[in-house]
Amino acid sequence: MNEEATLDSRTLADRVFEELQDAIVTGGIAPGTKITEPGLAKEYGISRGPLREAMRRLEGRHLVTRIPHVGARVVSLSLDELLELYEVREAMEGMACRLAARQMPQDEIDGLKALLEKHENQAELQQNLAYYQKEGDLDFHYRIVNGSGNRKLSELLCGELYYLVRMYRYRFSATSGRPKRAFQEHYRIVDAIEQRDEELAEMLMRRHIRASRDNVEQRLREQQALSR
Amino acid sequence: MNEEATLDSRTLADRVFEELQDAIVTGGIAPGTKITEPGLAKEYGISRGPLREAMRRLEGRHLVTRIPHVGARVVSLSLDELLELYEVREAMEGMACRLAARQMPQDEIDGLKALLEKHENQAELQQNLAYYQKEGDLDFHYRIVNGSGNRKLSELLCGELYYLVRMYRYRFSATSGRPKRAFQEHYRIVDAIEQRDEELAEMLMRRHIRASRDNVEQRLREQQALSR
DNA sequence: CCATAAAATATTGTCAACAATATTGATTTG
DNA sequence: CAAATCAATATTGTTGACAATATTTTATGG
Repeated sequence: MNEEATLDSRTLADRVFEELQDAIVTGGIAPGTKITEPGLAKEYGISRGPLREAMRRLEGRHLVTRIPHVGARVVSLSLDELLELYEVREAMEGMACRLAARQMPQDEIDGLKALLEKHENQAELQQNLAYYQKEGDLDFHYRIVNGSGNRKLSELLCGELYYLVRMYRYRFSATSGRPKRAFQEHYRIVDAIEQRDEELAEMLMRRHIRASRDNVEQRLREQQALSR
Repeated sequence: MNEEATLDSRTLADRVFEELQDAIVTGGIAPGTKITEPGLAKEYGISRGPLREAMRRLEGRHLVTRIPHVGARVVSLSLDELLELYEVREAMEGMACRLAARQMPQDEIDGLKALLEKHENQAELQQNLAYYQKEGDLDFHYRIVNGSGNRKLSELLCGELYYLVRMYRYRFSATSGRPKRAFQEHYRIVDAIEQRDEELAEMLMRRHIRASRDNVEQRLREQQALSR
């Protein structure tokens, strides 16, 4: 066997890209941190070439902002930007939900229902455990987006926005504070999809995300008020 | 003066990135073309380093698709993918229009109205000149998106999707075939924004884009039928 | 002591060479 | 003659060195 798990067929840039992405999303590297090419290259034991590539790709996913000739830092969303993100999600996931109601295969809908039941049981046992809950919540949203059958939509949501969503979920637990209601909303959404009611499905998803947004806004404005 | 326009403070990668992007969007490089690093580097007179960076950024904007160790080619949307793009636009621009109705400053709204009048006069003189018309159409959409005040929305639409939209506008003239109706729709949208009627503004924008989508679909399915 | 200017340092931008991998074409064999 | 294998070629992946630019530190003058 190999001494390390290094018999990846992937390219160096690929690996470091994913490692960096994970570090950023999970908070290993704090938002706003200035990152430098020689520094990271040394840390990951590779040369600057592949590392630059990884950074440019992170830039493409809006996880890193860069200024020419100056440097790069890990993205740091203001409260306003976080709320803007919710508005984008409301629009896109609303559409995704409409499309899912139109054409999501029945077996995938069944899978969704099974997922919800599983989550509910978990939640009853260990009440309000933020981590699992939010991971579960995101899993739910992933499935609906992919169920839309619209590849562009999936690309944008799953390939770009959700990384930011996950990133800020680690700091502010989003749906926490309203777990039962969130479950209820999920059930109603799946029901609308199964009934093939596009209009209702879109409306419920938009409301669901807006409620989550409002929840975050309220909590964070409180925090801001306290820290003043 | 300088013999060439080369006293750019921008970086080589920046310049080549924009040149390549322009070439792809305007059709100078056909969709599906295989592009190679040594080839392009020679063509643009730079080394492979900056060129790679430019290519990775184009990949981030979904204008180039790449397979590790194999190569890259210019993106080529199928009809279905083009239609999916319209669905994404419907969702996002619908939201943008709602937000614009909520908070777009009056002077920007006045600017929009002036733009529409200018376009209408142009259109009356030189009827159905596809190019100006579609450029104008996109200008209209740009302004509303930016008027939404949502930076994330602007980033995604103006910084990613619109390049693809422009790219396919060169081949299939989108709103052509229904110029008068499109104008009318534009006017109604601006009116709804000015009246601060969020609901109506979103609805009209969504209809507008859906109509455009249906128009493209009909025309292209005809073409497909002919070429069979 | 503070502000400004100049030197030193660090970081990004660019290049050319080498290694690893994939594609292409030639050769051999059934 | 066709298919499969192997060699030749081209392309991508990676590295280290050098150049250009920004940042920091130090020195100097008010």
